[in-house]
Amino acid sequence: MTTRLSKDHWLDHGLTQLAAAGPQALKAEPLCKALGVSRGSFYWHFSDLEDFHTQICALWRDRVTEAVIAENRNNSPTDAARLTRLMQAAFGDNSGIEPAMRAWAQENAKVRAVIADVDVRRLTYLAEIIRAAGVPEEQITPRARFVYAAYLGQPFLATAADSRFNADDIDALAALMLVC
Amino acid sequence: MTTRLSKDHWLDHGLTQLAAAGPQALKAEPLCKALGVSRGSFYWHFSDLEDFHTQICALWRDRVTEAVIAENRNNSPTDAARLTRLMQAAFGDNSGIEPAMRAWAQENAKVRAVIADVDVRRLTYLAEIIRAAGVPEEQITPRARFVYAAYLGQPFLATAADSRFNADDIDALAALMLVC
DNA sequence: AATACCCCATACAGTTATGTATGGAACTGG
DNA sequence: CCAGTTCCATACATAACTGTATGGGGTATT
Repeated sequence: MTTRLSKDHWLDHGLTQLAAAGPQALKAEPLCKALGVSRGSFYWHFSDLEDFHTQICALWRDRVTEAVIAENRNNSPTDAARLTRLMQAAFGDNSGIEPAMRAWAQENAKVRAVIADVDVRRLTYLAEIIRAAGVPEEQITPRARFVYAAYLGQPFLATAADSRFNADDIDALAALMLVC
Repeated sequence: MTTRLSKDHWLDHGLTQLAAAGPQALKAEPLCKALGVSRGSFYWHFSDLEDFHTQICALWRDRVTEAVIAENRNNSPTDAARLTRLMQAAFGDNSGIEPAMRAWAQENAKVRAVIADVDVRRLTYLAEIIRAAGVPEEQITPRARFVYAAYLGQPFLATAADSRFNADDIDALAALMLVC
């Protein structure tokens, strides 16, 4: 054989396929076919599909929460720059994993629970940096939600070449969201 | 038998199930079970699943584009009020059909095509009313996209009781998006 | 009331998926 | 080199879904 697979290989492949083809792709047989192995490999690494799905969710959560927030907290000097930098990073991602997770959550209650946890962390951090910029208190939560909703919705826009925000757009929108 | 079904019954039921349980629910057997009939009924009204899916998409497109835009165009007096009214209506909808369509598009190219068409119509109208409010030209498109992305993303927020925008939030956000 | 048409049930074949059991190949440490 | 562990192929049983073929019950029309 050419290469033997580890559990991490399987999870990476799962996230990739999820982002590319949606939750429909997270089935044992198609995943095996794409990797050129039989289901014997899959069922050696994972007890069943539910086990695999649980670990995929856990991996996603670990990758997209603390790392991103810590990076932003450490590398952005002023409060005003934090929102811009965070939005530049967030809206620049086009891996497709976010919409795939949201689509998956529609048919899986456990995924909904994981996502709810991630949402709370992200919204809390967003509110924190908007508050630090001096926005009136009653405007903080709705603006944080608005920015986050736009982040979640952007991948669902038609994927035409010019349908994404460029860096200047993000700067202007971030400034707008900090208007006092 | 109690009632006999028409094609419209089937399509209505399809849209309802799609909104409630995601694209996974658009299969013949589960739909039949929910309606208390056998697949003989389904395959009399529709030649196959693809036929059913195509008609579901067409029905959704007809319901969510022209009617909404025409209502807003006719019933909102001033340019500034149009965005507020449109956002109140759009963000107030919680039928779940929008996120379900987006999730469905991830695994179906024809759905993507229908959605792309709807997106163009909606974004064009959004840009029209933002322009009429006097927003600088280079800000019009990104702001229209931002509002529309937020609309698409809102249903994906955790469905906690307080996670939606209330009427005052929408008014403030609409005003913010028209800042010159 | 007889005919035609509309709507649906049942039965069958084919496809695709899951999960298990078993054996074998490949790598590793003594 | 040779046990022991790791990883995978194959074969089998099972389940869920699709699509077709056939016939029958309801309803309307004349």
